[in-house]
Amino acid sequence: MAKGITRERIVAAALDLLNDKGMDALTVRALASRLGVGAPALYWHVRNKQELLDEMSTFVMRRVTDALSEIAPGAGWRDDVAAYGRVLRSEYLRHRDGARIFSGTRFSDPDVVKAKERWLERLTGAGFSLAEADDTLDLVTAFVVGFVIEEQERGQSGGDPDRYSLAERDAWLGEGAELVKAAGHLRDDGDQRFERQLGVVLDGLAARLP
Amino acid sequence: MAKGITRERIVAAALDLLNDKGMDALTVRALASRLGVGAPALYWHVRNKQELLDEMSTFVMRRVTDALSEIAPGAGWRDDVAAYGRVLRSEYLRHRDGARIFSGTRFSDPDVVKAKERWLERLTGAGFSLAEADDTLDLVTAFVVGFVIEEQERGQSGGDPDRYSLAERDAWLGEGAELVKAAGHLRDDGDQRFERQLGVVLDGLAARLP
DNA sequence: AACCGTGCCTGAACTTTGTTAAGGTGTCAA
DNA sequence: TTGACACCTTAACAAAGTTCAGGCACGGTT
Repeated sequence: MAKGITRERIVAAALDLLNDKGMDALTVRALASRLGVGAPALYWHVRNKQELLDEMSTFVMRRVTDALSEIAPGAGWRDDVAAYGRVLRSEYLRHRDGARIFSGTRFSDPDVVKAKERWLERLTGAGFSLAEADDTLDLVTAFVVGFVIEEQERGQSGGDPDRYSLAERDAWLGEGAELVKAAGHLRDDGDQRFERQLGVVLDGLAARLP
Repeated sequence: MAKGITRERIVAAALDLLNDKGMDALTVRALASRLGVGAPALYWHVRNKQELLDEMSTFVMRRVTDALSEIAPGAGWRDDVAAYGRVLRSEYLRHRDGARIFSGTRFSDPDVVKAKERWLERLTGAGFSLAEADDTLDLVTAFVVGFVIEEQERGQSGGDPDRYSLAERDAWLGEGAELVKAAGHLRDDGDQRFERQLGVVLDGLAARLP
């Protein structure tokens, strides 16, 4: 294992480890061993584990904002906001439990917050008031976070893979929840559900414009 | 401290402790001491800590579904869904970091899932297709979860209370994010923001009806 | 009354994990 | 050659989850 540990390599390895083994296995010793060093070595580069987690968080958020600011203005605010939601979702999906872990704003980097500026410009330019634009970004963010948390929780399905097989699920539900069962059978791909629900949100936003 | 530990008393005390001291302080020993017993005593009633957390989760979710099913049908689907969102939010707000911890569906109890049945009935009765009704509940749930996660994260503001004082925040942001700063100053009460954004979602749902 | 099983709890101890202390080994400058 | 600094190691501690053996109090049985 090539030596030359650095803050960035630590964070990258930590994110790898998170994806491989999950949050519980993200221990200082495991991380150090993956980097070919002893556990205390990490404390030369990072104050403590919390700072490491914060660093991971800001790394992910930076990726998010980078991806968001690379979105070329599309055919109008609706396309832009839709792209915003899709990128946010796909960045969260890159990391196991990404939405639950990295949502909320533990920022140590002002640039991450300042990235909102461009979006506020676009939206106010499209006819939203500043308050409406702010609400819009908040709302879409909240929706994506909530959606992906559910999505990822189901994805790992910690110990009960059966419950997500339809037949087993019906049996587990027992008697008398016919609509719930039927809805379960109707349930389609995550991408499609996301696009549909995002569309509803966008319709709601459109209703606020003159 | 009155003896006679029981599963329910443990869960109740655990939720109390969570609210008082936060997730990190929710340790088996602290919980046991709050109950007037030694730490190993808890292992007579609960297999391990994970099972305790699951029990807390289902307890909270049961409260949620109880509260949701006590909502009397209102003047139409819009009022009903709005009530759904408000109740969900207020139940999450009862517990520190409630949305982050208790969202997602770690169910060990089919009744919690079956509680959706009534809501699917109401919504299909109001003109939604079954798929649309399912999407509606999912969407509102996702929005509330995402919203409250942000809300609670800011509420505790772990270590940087300054950043949420407007003046300090402006300074921290530095130069050149005027809209972000202005939006920060416009930002109003959590209840009002919630109502406004919930309204947007409801508008979007209304647009899907004939 | 003596006995015994069972339910619930204590005390000590083991393991894992975060973290610190003290000390090495290299490289580079004076 | 010396010294300083950067970076890592080994040893060790404290806190947390968990286990194990035993103890105390009951109730029912003989």
